[in-house]
Amino acid sequence: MPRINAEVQTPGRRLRSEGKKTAILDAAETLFITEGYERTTVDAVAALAQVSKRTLYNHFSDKEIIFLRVLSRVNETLLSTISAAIDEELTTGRDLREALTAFTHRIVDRAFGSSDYLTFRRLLSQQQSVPRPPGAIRDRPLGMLEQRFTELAADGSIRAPRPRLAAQHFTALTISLAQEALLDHENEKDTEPPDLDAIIADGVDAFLRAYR
Amino acid sequence: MPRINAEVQTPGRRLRSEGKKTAILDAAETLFITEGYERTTVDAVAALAQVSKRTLYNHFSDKEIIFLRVLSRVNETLLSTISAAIDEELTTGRDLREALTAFTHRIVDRAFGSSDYLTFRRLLSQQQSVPRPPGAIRDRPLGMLEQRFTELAADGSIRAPRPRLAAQHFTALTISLAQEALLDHENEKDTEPPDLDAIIADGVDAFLRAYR
DNA sequence: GTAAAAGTGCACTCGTCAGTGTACTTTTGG
DNA sequence: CCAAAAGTACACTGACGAGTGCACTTTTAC
Repeated sequence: MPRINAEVQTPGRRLRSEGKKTAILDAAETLFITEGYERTTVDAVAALAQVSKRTLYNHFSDKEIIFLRVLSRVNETLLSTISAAIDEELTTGRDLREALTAFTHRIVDRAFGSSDYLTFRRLLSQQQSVPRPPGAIRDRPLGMLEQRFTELAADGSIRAPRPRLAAQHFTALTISLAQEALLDHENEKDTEPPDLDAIIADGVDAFLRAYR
Repeated sequence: MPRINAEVQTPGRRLRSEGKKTAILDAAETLFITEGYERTTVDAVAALAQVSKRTLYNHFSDKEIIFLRVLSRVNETLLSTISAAIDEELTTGRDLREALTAFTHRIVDRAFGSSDYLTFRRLLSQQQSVPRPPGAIRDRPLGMLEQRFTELAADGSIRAPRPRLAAQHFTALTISLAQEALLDHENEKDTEPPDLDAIIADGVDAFLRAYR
């Protein structure tokens, strides 16, 4: 009798091992974000991942390596989130205001505690003296948006002689402000949660006034 | 013979002591910014301040207390910087574009390594679990700007039915973007330094298009 | 000149945390 | 069933850093 889907019961050595590995990275991500790099102990990561400390060190040589891995993982998902949002929401032919609003929401919304973008900024802003991943990271999302803005400018939807600048201004008016509001809320508890809808709508509005 | 200006030679007990105190805070500020809170050792602060560790602990009970003191000092100078910039640059009667540009420069420019605003954001973003100073800090500068924008709206210089929103958007388009550029430059060395003039001019430009 | 205030040097305690060594158990593949 | 891979429990080392105790020197005030 052939075992077609054996992993359901027994994951297999490889899969099992890989599972622990990502569990460790997940736990580390959580703790790095809530506690910061320095305050996160390796023991705590192991405990949260439900893995022995020794296993952790069998997978990763270093605390620092774990940090870098988390960073690059987050970066990847961030990039694909943005890329998908651009492709699927910022389509030509759609009403511009609607498209921009939907796009921004898609990036900001999941920020109920796990926004990739937010996460990424935080992680980056923490570790100052640790070797950073390759580079030009912060640049990529902007570049992607710039490209789409170039197309929008070409077909006359917006007036943007310098599409990169337009992309920067758009981000500043919408995504950045929304994130700032979320951060402030987190830091200063017992204030009412920010009205993301309003922030985004206002930002899109101002952008359209400036770039149309 | 009366000693009119005795402090020149002998500072006096009080002044001498106060001098050490601020030396300590200065050193701490430098290190907290460059190294982060956790990575900054009390010994390093004492060494940089040219003060014995014991003296440091005679002035401040705690490492944490030092952090809070630094924070509130930075906050105060930040507030007065902004307040002065508003009063002296954002005067009515002046050409609006010129006024806004000068105002922004005044806040951003000294960022050659000691921008108060930047400093403050950084310090705040670091310590997540440490007791924070009173509150509504981030709110104050905005409030001051909002007030002036209300006046500008009243005399027809700008069209801003919601002055606070205008202030937020202005900050996002100018100050925030400039700071972001400075931060990126610092993190990612060997890139050319950002052209703050251009960033600010473009930001003011977009703002005027949206709010005029 | 002198006493007290301010500062110094240094050794020491105590806790924490990264990373290791090892003997042991569990899981998996064939 | 068995051998090897993967994981565990736990004790341990070594470093480092916050904060203290104390005997001592310097500075200031009068």
